Formats: sequence, structure tokens, C-alpha cells
Amino acid sequence: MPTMRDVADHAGVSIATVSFVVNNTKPVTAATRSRIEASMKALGYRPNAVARALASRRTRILALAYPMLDHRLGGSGMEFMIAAARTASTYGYHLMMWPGANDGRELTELVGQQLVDGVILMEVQLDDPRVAALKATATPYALIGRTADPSDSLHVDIDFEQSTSGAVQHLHDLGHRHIVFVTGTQDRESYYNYGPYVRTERAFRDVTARLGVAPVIIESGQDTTAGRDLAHRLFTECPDTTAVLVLNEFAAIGLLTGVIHRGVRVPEDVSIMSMLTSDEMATYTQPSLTIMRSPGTALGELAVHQLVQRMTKGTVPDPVLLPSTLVPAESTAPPPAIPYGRR
Amino acid sequence: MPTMRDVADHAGVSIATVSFVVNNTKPVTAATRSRIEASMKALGYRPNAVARALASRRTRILALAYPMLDHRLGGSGMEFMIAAARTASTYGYHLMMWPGANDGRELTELVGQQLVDGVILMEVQLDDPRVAALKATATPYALIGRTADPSDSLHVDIDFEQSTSGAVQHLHDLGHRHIVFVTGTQDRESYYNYGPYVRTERAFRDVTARLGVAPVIIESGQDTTAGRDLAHRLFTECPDTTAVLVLNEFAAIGLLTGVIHRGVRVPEDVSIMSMLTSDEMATYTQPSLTIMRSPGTALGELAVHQLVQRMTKGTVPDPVLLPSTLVPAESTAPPPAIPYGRR
DNA sequence: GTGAAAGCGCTAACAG
DNA sequence: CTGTTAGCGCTTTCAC
Repeated sequence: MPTMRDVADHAGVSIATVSFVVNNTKPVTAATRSRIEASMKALGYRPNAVARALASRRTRILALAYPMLDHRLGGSGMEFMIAAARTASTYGYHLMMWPGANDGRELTELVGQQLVDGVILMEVQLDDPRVAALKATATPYALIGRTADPSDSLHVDIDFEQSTSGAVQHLHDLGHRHIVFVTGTQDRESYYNYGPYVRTERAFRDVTARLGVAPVIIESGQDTTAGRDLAHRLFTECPDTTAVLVLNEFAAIGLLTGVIHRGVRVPEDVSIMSMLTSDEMATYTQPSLTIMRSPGTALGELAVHQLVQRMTKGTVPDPVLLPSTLVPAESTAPPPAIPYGRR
Repeated sequence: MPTMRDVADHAGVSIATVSFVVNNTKPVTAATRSRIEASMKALGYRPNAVARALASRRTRILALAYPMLDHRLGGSGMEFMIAAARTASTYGYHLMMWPGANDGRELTELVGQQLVDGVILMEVQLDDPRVAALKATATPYALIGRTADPSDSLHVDIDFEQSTSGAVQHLHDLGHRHIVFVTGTQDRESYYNYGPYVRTERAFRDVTARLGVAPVIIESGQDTTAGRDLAHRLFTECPDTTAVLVLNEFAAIGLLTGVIHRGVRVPEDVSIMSMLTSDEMATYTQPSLTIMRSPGTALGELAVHQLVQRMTKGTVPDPVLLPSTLVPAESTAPPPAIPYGRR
């Protein structure tokens, strides 16, 4: 691997001059510049990222910290990651995955290594020790989600109020008056005070109050199996239900398939709407789910934009809440049944 | 941020000695060691990863290169990423996501920066320019998947022969004699010669020949919509079908829901088996899919193990093919139908 | 416009 | 066992 030294010798200039053209950081005669460029090409020179980082005190690496909770990332979590990595690379940054515990200690370690210029925190909790840790180290960061403290700046998040009221309003417009809201079970340490649960539930109470319908709220686990169980619970506990709003996409899929499997028709008998969901998940069922689509990709891009702006311009962009989009289930003309009965 | 210099001064030793205890690289008296450790704690010292990397010529960063194809990562792709990141961190390595084009050029750039000690290549194609690029730069790498060239060492992959024959054998044991194999459409540049397609199809031909049944193979797109269309195509093109083997999990879900939606019973009328699938995907339908479970997590761990062994010990581990596991659909006692007809 | 030189913080001989 | 010292490859003043 040729170094800058080699290039300088080859071009008959000083190492400093090479640096100037590589970084375009000082004026250089067109003649010498092209001579240097020729040498770089001839030698196949590539600047050494590590040396550059040490000297310039910037690594051009961003960390994406996602807590290793017991649950898997949903579809939009994945969208988020991919979008963030792609966006980072357009800025000339690399994205490092950082699967850490949910406490601040490990994060402090990571940041102390000075390997990353900034950190993106996914799945921020209302009371998140990682945010405090990050603040203490003065590392630039961006939050996906919000803490309870409104002064924790630079976050992007889903607009839960908009999502929830949009969903409820839609169902209400369709004539539904008995709407059940299914939120996540909060008995676990990590989910207690989980922002999306708290904010969505609050929004649900608000909008139902506004519309003058009773807020029925039940808890459920966050996977398809739990959702399947709901299919039973729902009709015993809340027999009047005509529409269900499910906070978790996995649970929503379980509920929908479970309900259909029991001979209940969707949406004729009951409407099901899945919140915080990606397009992809909606297609897994038939009929497809009606969803409030999470802006996963947009969040990923935005988070990186914001963070980079903070690091380079030094300004702290305003928090942004992105709306969810209502995506109705594709209307399924009932297909011709296939007479089928061999074996 | 205190440096090693500060620690040395504080402890009244030389910078070298501090380095020795930090890296545990030379014997140091218990007395001085503890004095140094005390100083480190007192000052809150953390070694600077960049300086360390420059001096030692190892960054302790691994790159995970995944091609940004048009398709999304399946469930096991995600499992893989998470497992790889976690395993890397147990070795003291960081994992950097690298969303690159599918050609070798960008990869050469990345490696030229000398920011990573090794590269893991996901979704390796039978004829993959990235592998050639990597070989040329002499960077340690591990492949997920295989090229056509058996001398491309250090790969881990799914044992497609085992997966396929296991699946077919299972169906055959159940009495099926008309088994359709659904592979991916190969008209796209990026999928042409895609290893999993090629190997699985070959294995299917082999095992059906061995069992004396006719190999029926049809192509389909790789998403739920395409799978849904299959529900129709299948019964017109191959009316004798009693079992279907679907290579893609999204297509499998589409097929299953589509078929059920048309009044065909699964598995009474037709059996559906999804290949290369994660547990998670199997739960999205009801009845759940019978799957050959991909060893996504195991692959992720193994790939990192292998790569690290190559980098540290210098030995090149033997390729490993991991088997898939047959996970039958959970037997669904038909639930009591719920009389339901309000609204 | 170009060059000399002093670091960036740490590792790794080599001496002692 | 501990200290001295020469880099690692590049950025960045400060002179010229």
C-alpha cells in the first residue's frame, strides 16, 4: 500500500502538497495538482482512514446503537437501519452497528474509545440511561424516539398523536363506535414506560374522548402467538367490538389470521388496523392488513441528516415528528373458490 | 479525555509501562500494575482506538458487506446481521455495515482505506466480482454463500442439498407424489446464477430422480403478491399438485394465504413447505407454514468465528455447510368458530 | 503556491 | 521489570 510519502516522492513535491490536493484544502497550481493526481493514479494510492482520523480527530464513523431487547426489530426497524447506512455513506460516513445493553455504561465505553464521531440511538425509552450517558460525554447524537424530557434535543420520531387519531378517525368515519385499542404488555423492565406505548395510549384516550366513544384498552404480548390469543379474548372480553387498533404489527397479524381462522370475516364483521407497521408486513395476510405505515426509511435518512448537520454546522436541528400514512387493505374481490378435494 | 501520557505521569511510570498493562503484553510488577490501574480509574482513562489502530495496524473493525439488491433481507438475513454483530463484539471487534453496490470497485475502495481488518460478504453470487476484488487486495474475508469456484475458501453456507432432499423426502414420506418446486425468477441480472436457486433446483432434480417422481419446477417472483398469483397458476398449470416446495419465504406466505383464501385447505388438500425460512416468518400465517428453517443466527456466528480465526491464527478454516431444520406447522386443532355477524 | 516540521495517541522494538 | 525512542500515515500551522 503506497503512502502519501510515496506519492509525494513520485510527483516530486512535499507530502503537505499532496495532502492539500487530496483534501482540497489549499490552492495548488493546476500543473502540480495534475502531476500529483497522476502519481496517485499510477501508484494506486488511497488515503489511510486511520491515520487521517488520528491527525484530523474525526473518524467519519457513526454508531447505530440498538438495544438488544428480547424482541426483534419490526419491518420498519430494518428499513431504518438500511436507510441510515445508505444515507451515512452519501455523506462519506460509515455506519457501525452497535448492539449494546440498554444501560449507559457500555455506551460510555464505546464513546470513550473515540472511534465514532456521533451516535444514533434507536428505540429510545422515556427514561433512557443511554441518553444521560451520551450527554455526559458531549458526543453528538441523534435520538430515534424521545425521552420524557422535552429538552433532550435532536430527536426524530413518529408522530404518535397523528398516527393514532388518524387511525381512530378513519374507523369512526367508517361508522365504528366500539373500537378496542390493543397495546403492549408493560410488565417487563424494558417496556415499562416505552414511549410508543405511552404516547399512543394517551392519544387514543384523547381522540376517543373527542369523538365521544368509550376508550376500551387491552394489553397483549407483542408476537403473533399473543395476537392469535387475542382473537379469542377479544370476543369474550369485548363482545361489542367492531374494530380493533393494534399497536404491534406482529400481534396484528396474529389477530387477523386468528380471527379469520375462526370464521369471522374481515372487514365485514370486524375491522383490524395495525399501527406502526411497514408495508411489507401488511402483505403477509389475506385480506391484507389496513395499516398506519411507519416512516421507517424517512426516519433513518432524517436521523443521519440531522446528526451530520449537528456535527458539521454545529447547529442543533429542531426535533421532527414524522406522520404515519394510512394504507387501506387492498380491496379483495373474493376470488373464485377452487373446488379441490383430492388426496 | 486523558491520554496514556497523563496516566503515566499520574502513576509516575513511563508511557510504555502503561501500554503494557493496558494490553497485558509484558510482565509488570503487581505493585506498579495496581498503581497504574488506580491512575487509570482516577483519570477515567480509555485507550484511544484510533491511535491504537494506527500504531498496531489493526483496527478491530470488521465490515459486513451486503449488496443493496432490490429485494429486502428475509428474516434469516436479519438474524444473520444481529448475530454477526453480537459475535464480533465478543471478540472485541466492531461490525460496520457496508451497503455497497454489487460490483468489486467500491469494495476495493473500502478495503484500500484500511479501516477494516476483515470483510464478511453476504449474498455471495456464483460469479461474484466482489470476491475477486477482495482476493486481489489480500484482505481476510469470509463468504456467506459460495461462488462457483470451489477454491474460494472460507465460506459458510446453507446446505442446500440437505435442505432440499430433507424437504422432499418429508413430503414423499407423507405420501406426496406430485410435488411442485417453486424457484425464483432468474431474469434479473442480479439473480441470474444466484447460488441458492441453482443449488436448490439441482438438488430437487436429484432427489426426485432418486425417488422416482417427476420434477415439476415453476418460477415465481419473490414476494407475497407473486406468491398469491401462484395460488391460481398452480392449479391451472399443475392440477395434480398435492404438495408445493417454495424457495422464497415471502412467496410461500403469499401462496398459503392465497390458496386458503380460495377455499383450499392446507394441509388437507395441499401441503406447502417453505424453504430457507426463519421461524418468525412461519408464524405469520394460520395454519402456520411448514418450513425448512435457515440457520441464520448460526451462520452469523460462524462467519465471524471463522474470519477471526483466519485473522488471528492465520489458518483458513474449512468451509462449513449448515443444515436446515424441518419445523412442521403447528398442528391446528380447528378452533370453535365464533358466530359473528353484527354491524 | 509549496515545504518543513510538529504533532495526533499509541505500539513495539531495543536497551538497560 | 521498566524506560527510551522511533515510528504508524496523515493534518496543519508557520515560514518561505
